[in-house]
Amino acid sequence: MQAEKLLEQIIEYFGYEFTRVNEEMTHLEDFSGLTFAQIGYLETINRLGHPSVTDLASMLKISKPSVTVAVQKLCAGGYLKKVNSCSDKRTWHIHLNSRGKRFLDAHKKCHAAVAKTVAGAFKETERKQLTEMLEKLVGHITAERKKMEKK
Amino acid sequence: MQAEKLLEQIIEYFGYEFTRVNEEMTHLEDFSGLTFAQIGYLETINRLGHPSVTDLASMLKISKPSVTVAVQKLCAGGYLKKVNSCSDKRTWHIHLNSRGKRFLDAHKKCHAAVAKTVAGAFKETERKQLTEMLEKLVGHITAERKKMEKK
DNA sequence: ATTATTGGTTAGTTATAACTAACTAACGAT
DNA sequence: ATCGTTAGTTAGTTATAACTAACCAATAAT
Repeated sequence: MQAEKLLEQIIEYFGYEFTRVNEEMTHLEDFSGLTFAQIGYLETINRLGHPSVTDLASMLKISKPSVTVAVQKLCAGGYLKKVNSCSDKRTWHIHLNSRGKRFLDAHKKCHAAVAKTVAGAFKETERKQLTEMLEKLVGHITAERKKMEKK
Repeated sequence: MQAEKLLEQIIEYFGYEFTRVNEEMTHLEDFSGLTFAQIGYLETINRLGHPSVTDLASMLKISKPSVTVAVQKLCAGGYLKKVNSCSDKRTWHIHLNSRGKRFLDAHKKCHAAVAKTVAGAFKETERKQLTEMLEKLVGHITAERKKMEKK
C-alpha cells in the first residue's frame, strides 16, 4: 500500500482516538463538569498562551459574546483567570488557572497512554528507525500547521 | 526525542486536523445542513454497516429515543434510509443513502488531502522506508482498535 | 393464550452553546 | 475636548441534541 493510504488510516484512527479520549475525560470524576466544547477552549487557550477575548473569538471563529460567556463559566469553575492588560485597560488576557493546567496534563496523559501502547508494539531493533521516521513526520506536520494558522 | 513523545505530537496534530476538517465540512455548500454530531452518526453507521437503532444507541452510548430522532433527521435530509428487518419486524436496519455515501467520500478526500501533503514532503528515496514503517504502525493500530471495541 | 420482554417511537423537558442587538468603558485621532 | 473606534459585557433569542416517561407493536417465554 502507498504511504498516503496508510497515513489516511492513521489520521482516521487518531481522530477517533482523540474523540474517545475527550469523551472519556468529560466523564472523569475530577473534571466531570467539563463539556467537549469547553475542552476545546482550554486547548486553544493553552496553544495561544494568554489570548484576549478578541484573539480567542477570531481563532475559534465565533462571536465575542459567546467567548465572554464561555470564559466566564470556565473562570467560575476555576479553570481560567482573567488578567487585565496594563497597557490597555479594556483588554483582558485569559490565563489557564491551576485547575485548567491540571486538566490539560491529565488529558495529555491519555494521549500519551495511546502513544505508549502503539510505540511499545515495536521491537527494540526497530525503534531507532521508527524514531527517525517520526521525527521527519513531525517536522513536516509542524511546518504544515504553521502554514495553516497564517491563513 | 523518543518515539512516544513524537507519537503524542502526531496524535495531537491529527486530532486537531480531524476537528478542522469536520468543521470545514459543515460549512460546505452541498452538505451545509450537517452538524458536527451528525457527521459522527454517519461515520459510526458507515463503520458498523447496517446497525439497528439499538446497536447505534449502545455503540454511541446514548439513549434509543435520541438515536430515533437523530436518524429521522438524517433520513429526512436524504443521508440515510431505514430498512425493515425480515426476520424481526420490530427492528430497522439503518443504511447510508446515496447522499450519505457522497458526504463520507468528500469527507475522506479531505483527510486524503492532508495525508498527501504530509507524505509528499518526503523524498523519493525515503518513501520505501516510510511506507514500511507506516505499515507496521497501522498494523499495531488496527490490532489496538479491535481490542478497544470488544470492551 | 396470556404475560413478559424487546425494538422502536412520541411527547415533553433540559442544558449547552451559539447568535444579534444594545450597551459601557477605554483608547486614539483630529 | 470631542467623536469615532475598539474591547468586552449583558440581555434576550435560537437551535441542537441529549434526557425520561409513557406508549405501541412484535416477539419470546410459560
